[in-house]
Amino acid sequence: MLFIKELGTFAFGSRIKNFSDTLMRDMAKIYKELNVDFEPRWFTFFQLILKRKEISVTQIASELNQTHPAVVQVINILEKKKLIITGKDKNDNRRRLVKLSSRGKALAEELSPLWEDVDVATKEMLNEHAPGFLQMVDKIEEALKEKSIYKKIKEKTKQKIINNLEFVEYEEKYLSDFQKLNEDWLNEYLEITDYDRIILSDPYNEIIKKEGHIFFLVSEGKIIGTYSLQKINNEACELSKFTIKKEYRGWKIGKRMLEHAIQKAKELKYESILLLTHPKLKEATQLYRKRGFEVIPEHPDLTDKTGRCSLCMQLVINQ
Amino acid sequence: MLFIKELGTFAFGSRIKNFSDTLMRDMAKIYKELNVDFEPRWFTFFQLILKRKEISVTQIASELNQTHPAVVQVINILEKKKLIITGKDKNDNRRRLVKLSSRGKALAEELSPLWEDVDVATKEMLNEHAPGFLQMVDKIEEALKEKSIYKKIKEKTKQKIINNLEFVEYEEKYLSDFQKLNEDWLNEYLEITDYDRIILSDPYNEIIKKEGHIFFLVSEGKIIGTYSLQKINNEACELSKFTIKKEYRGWKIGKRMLEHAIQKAKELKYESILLLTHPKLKEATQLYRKRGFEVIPEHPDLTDKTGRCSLCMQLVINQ
DNA sequence: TATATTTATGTAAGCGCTTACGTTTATTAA
DNA sequence: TTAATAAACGTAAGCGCTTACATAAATATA
Repeated sequence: MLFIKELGTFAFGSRIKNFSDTLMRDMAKIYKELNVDFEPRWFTFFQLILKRKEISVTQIASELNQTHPAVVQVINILEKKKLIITGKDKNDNRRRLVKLSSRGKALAEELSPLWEDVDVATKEMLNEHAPGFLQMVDKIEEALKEKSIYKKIKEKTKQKIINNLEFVEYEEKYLSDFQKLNEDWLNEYLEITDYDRIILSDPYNEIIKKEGHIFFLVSEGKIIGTYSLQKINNEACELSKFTIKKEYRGWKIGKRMLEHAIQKAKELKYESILLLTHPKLKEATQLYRKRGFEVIPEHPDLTDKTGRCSLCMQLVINQ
Repeated sequence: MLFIKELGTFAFGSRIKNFSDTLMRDMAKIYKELNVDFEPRWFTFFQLILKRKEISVTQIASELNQTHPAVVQVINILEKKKLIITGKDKNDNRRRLVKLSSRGKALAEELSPLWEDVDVATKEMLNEHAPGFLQMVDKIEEALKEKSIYKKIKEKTKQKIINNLEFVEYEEKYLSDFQKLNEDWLNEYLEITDYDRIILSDPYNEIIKKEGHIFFLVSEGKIIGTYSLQKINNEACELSKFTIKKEYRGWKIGKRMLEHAIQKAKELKYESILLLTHPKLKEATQLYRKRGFEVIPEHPDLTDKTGRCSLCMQLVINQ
């Protein structure tokens, strides 16, 4: 047995693709053999236009479940071959209406017995070897519309990642991850300042050596997010560099990371956590507020060295 | 309901193609979303190479039911990405052996849980909505291997044509058909001579006006073949311009046409039919011989004006 | 009424496959 | 052993689709 058949559901897409390629080639062969200047893919177009008399490009695309450029390409060919006539819709100048030319109608007439034969042959074959096959295809498509394999996998992957979250402390090997995470986040929302560059280029000396901590949230070997706690004074620390990779957002992971930060601050015997944020960052600010952080006007020991954050928040820790 | 679904078996190929396109796009999305540098179509290659350790290009092509250029293209990409290693087979210098590199193996390892998930998700979906679907695909493929739609249609078309054969006499509107048929046939086997050109350019004056006849075999509006009977003298006529369109050969149509010619000669009160042929034209000569034509050394009233035919045959008609 | 958004279409570039053809090496026949 | 044939692979061009982007007209919104 061919290996591609052995694979079964394991390579479902490839298998079906292979199958469809064979079918389409078979069809092309028929027209070629009969010396008819007709491509298999024109067939659905002809049938649709025959039924609708006059139809626009995007209508064709949606009825045939194709993209509109694909439709444009086909109708341009058919127009060149004078099988269809196209023109603007008088009521809507954007729309291009397509109808069969007399030549197109004649060709459809000529080919219709052949099409009938193909239909009968296909029906016979399916009835004999695979009754109900097309209904199954319909059902699969409906099921995939409800929830595609892609969505299922995404959910599964999400669950796996969430179930395997771990925190690790900074090590030299994470330097580039730390930089990338923060650069991506800054590029997304704000400008990177010189102060950012200093911290990011040497987090070890700028944070760790100054009695600070950097943590990474990892899962299944993948870095998910990071944050740092920097010492302000014996009573307070600053939470910063708090970011989660874009593709993992909306999974309530920020909450987990914030909880971990608070726990760490407790362990480190701080009495309060301060942070600087920007009102623009609504999700983050919301997250902090929900967990009890409160906006405070300013703090003597916490100056915004980047000159962009306009919001200082504080959480008092009750040990 | 989408029109393409309404069409059902009428557009079976297109329907399945559409389905497979959707599936493949769905797969591509998974890898893209997960930020993995992996294309869906590589999957079957990876699985096959994993299983076989070392395998050649055409072996891959045959196991995956693909053409070898398609395989070459994929493995060139995979080699560029250092996921596979290829090299010549020491025992057969034509063959290019493919195996996974350590990097390729690592990637396969990394992706295998994802692949498992896809497999499970697909199995679940199929079990729920379309149990036995892949077995049906197998059966359809087997059935089509035995006798493809193409072959079925070809047979049907053949039968239709054979059942509707008719003979019509020459009319002006058939001039170009007459010319085309004969030119095609001559180009296929022999050189076109000046004498041919004279006859073909004006068959009306060259044949009909000289008490000759031209017949066409037509079916369903299509010209299938032609022949002419030219008067040699009161007792004998010459059968010539006997040809059948390439795509209709091998259908025993020549026999029908020859029979018709003999019948016509009888009706015209000839006592013998002569013809000039060439030993190169085996099928034709065989046909004539079977029907009773016999090679004769020469005939005083029938000279070969083209200077190429070296075989004169004769059938004596018993009225 | 001016502006923003949506809709309909077109264009370009690219991907994955095909067919057609060419080259090299192996195998078979003479 | 030589010559013809077959097999393995490569390359080029083309087709049918995609995504990404652009443009213009219609519609919604302020």
